[in-house]
Amino acid sequence: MNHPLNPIDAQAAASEASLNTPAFSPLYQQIKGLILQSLQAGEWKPGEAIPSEIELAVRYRVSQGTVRKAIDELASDHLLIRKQGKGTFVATHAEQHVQYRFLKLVPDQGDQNTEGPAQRHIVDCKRLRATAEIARALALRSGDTVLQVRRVLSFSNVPTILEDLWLPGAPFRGLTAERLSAYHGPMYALFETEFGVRMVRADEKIRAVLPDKTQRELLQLPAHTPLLSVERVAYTYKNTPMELRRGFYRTDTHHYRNALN
Amino acid sequence: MNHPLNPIDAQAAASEASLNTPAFSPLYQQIKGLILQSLQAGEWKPGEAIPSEIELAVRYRVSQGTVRKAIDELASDHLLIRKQGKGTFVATHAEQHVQYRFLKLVPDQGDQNTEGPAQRHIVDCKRLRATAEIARALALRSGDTVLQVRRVLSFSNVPTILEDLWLPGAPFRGLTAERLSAYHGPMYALFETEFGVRMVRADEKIRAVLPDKTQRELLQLPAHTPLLSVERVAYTYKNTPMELRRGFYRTDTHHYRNALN
DNA sequence: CAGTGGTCTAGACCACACT
DNA sequence: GTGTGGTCTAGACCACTGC
Repeated sequence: MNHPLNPIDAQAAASEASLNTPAFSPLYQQIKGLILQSLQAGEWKPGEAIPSEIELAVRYRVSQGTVRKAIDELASDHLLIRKQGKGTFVATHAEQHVQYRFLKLVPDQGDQNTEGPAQRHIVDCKRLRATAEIARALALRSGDTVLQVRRVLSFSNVPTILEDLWLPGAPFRGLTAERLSAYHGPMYALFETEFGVRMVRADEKIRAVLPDKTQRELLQLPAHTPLLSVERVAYTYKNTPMELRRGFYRTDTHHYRNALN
Repeated sequence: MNHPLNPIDAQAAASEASLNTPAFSPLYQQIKGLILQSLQAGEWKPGEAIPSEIELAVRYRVSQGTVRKAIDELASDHLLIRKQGKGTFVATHAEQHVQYRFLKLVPDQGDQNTEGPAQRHIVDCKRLRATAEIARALALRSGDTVLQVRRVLSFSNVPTILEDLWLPGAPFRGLTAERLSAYHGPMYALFETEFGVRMVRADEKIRAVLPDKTQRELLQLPAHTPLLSVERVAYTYKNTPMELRRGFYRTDTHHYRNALN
């Protein structure tokens, strides 16, 4: 019932603070910000229910409609999930039917359900110093410790995806090849439960490339097979980059599906 | 002021029609459907303003809030564009700052503004009979007339994109290489103004491929340069497929950018 | 049944664009 | 000032879930 900030006061403060730019922000945006803070602080964990709209309305001293609009936006950002009659829940990469939300590679025939789960194989997992390039992507300093993982995903025992990924060392202290191998389920679900890091959105840059010898061997490819190169930066709350990932996808049996709206 | 259907009656009819499935659809969804019909019928043309929320509320005999929610959804589908203080407008591919909404290829350095507009070159444009594959994609019958266009897009005079595209013959009667070459602006804008076809959404399948000899020559590529193959089906209102397009993108200086939410 | 989110309304007021 | 979309409220009622 205690709330750190009366949104009305917040609005007044914001108005005073900046005189040139009006900096007007509607109440529901401020409420959205407060809910986001609570999510980031881990007040409600992935998979849990947040308080009901009415409770939140009382807590923030606004109408239910205003809370509703704030939650609507968070839900369309995929940070919350509304379930009629049950409540509003913190989104999670685990145990939903929206698993592998960020993986857009699908088989040419059938769909992901037809195909079944991927076989994962960790090729390598070690700590090292960030190169300038990796430091830039992860907003670290050159030389900071990063965790580097290389793995192969197979479908129906056909190696299909080779991934190299880099994680900042500090938040992922204690992550090892063993723990990665032991965990069944999406890697991003492991990040949530074991390290409290929830990936919220990502940007990808896609190119067509020819694999080098090592890559060709790991994917057991014939020569001259082009691959899709997918470079992803994944972000947690507050636009903090938390993962750099370079995927190499076989696209003779699969394709990268994208919906343009 | 005349409206063809009272939404209350529509709801009653819907409830009667199907007894097994409740088929409950909220009022604002029905209003959304009615507005969509008007858009499809061309009652309001791309770029024009639609009636104000209050006018529509009177016309459909609902509250302004209900119209508002209908328009909200259409706006987030990019079918309408709201402009505070001015009105609500039918979205268009022409003359917006959201031009080339469906083109996700961007230069590795700088952005699209840095790069300037593409140079277009129509290589070929002819009418022929639809193959089974093309007929399937465009929901036509095999043998129906389709228009086939091949063009090259260059940036800074470097050929970067080779596109083959197929259009159903009937809606695009009268489209020629000359008219394509003469028109300055996005192709989808020409489709709107000249043929009344507005592309609303699209699906893309992306692969890495090696170009054949013809493609290599048209793009002036060295041997063994892999390309991004982008197969797009674009839809107009009511999910009607209206274009099949196969693009081949150079990705040594550009990349396909995708945001995952 | 109570509790949750979902819909709909009516009215007041604010921010913005044009004239 | 007038008209547009944008915000906020309060209250009524509906649909869904689970006890």
